[in-house]
Amino acid sequence: MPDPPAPGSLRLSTFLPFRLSVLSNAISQRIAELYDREFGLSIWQWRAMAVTADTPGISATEIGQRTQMDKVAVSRAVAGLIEMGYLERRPSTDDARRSLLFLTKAGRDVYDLIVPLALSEEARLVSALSEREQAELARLMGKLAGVASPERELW
Amino acid sequence: MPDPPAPGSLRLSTFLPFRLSVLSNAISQRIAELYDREFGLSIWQWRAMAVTADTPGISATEIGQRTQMDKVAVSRAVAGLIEMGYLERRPSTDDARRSLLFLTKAGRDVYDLIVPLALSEEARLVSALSEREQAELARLMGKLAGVASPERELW
DNA sequence: AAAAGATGGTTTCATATGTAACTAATATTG
DNA sequence: CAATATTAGTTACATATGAAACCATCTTTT
Repeated sequence: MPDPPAPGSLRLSTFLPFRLSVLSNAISQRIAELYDREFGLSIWQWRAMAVTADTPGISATEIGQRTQMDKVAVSRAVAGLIEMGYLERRPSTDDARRSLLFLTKAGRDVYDLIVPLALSEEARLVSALSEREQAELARLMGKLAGVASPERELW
Repeated sequence: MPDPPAPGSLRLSTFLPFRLSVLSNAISQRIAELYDREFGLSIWQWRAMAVTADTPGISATEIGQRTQMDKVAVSRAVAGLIEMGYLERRPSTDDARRSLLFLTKAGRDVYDLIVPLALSEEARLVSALSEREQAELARLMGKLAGVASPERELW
């Protein structure tokens, strides 16, 4: 049983921002490695791909909003995906600055391979939790998100 | 009310690794900015400082274990803190490779200023949650951590 | 006690990331 | 409808980060 932190001090291992950060990084790390090893995708590329699959014809800016990536990160992720032949860019007819993004056939194929892997990794993760606990966790995270980023619309 | 994701697809905004990552980044971001703006410390430096305050005479390797930082990050954080005059390095008598790290007076002063800020930011964050919910969140995170890093001893 | 291996920690180098500047196009204002 | 401001997206530059090589010391093996 560890000593309690001295008064006026702070035990990092029980400090919520730290715990969250370590947990999140451990999880992201593991998943990122999977995307990268199997498909050569960065986590940013995977996220861009996922929202494009969900909303074909999405713009780069919208990808940024949905994924919380800044526009430079989106630009780079999209450029990479296009180079790999997974994404296609079509000019928007009503706004020449904007382009509409779609998965290519190859992109869809890769996406279809990743989804079950990602979902099963998530399932493995939450398997330690009962249904009730999973719902509770989601609810608590939602509350925290509200406080953490009151200004920003997270999802 | 958003559409459910199509079967065989994946809604990023309900995908646990993604939600955790965004939440954690939003929180870390905000806190990191506080450390940096007020004290010129990176989040890594703050963490190294916190565990050194908790365990004076700690070694770089131990800092890494406690904070989940790799040894390069620790080396850099410690070097920076020493340069700022917040940390002092003394050679270990029983192992010449190792050094023992201590906060200087100035380091302790800064630490004493940061702790209440960090704790109050944490308090602001969890204020959205009842006592029960806070405990529950900690418990659920612990379970997830067990699954996410079975090999690694997280804390 | 010499050789081989492991450990603590730093340095080097290559890559990732963020900020600011920039280009092109659209929207707004007088 | 010209001038100004805003938006979409990319590029350039500076900094952060991680992997691997490295140095010094300590430990283990023979």
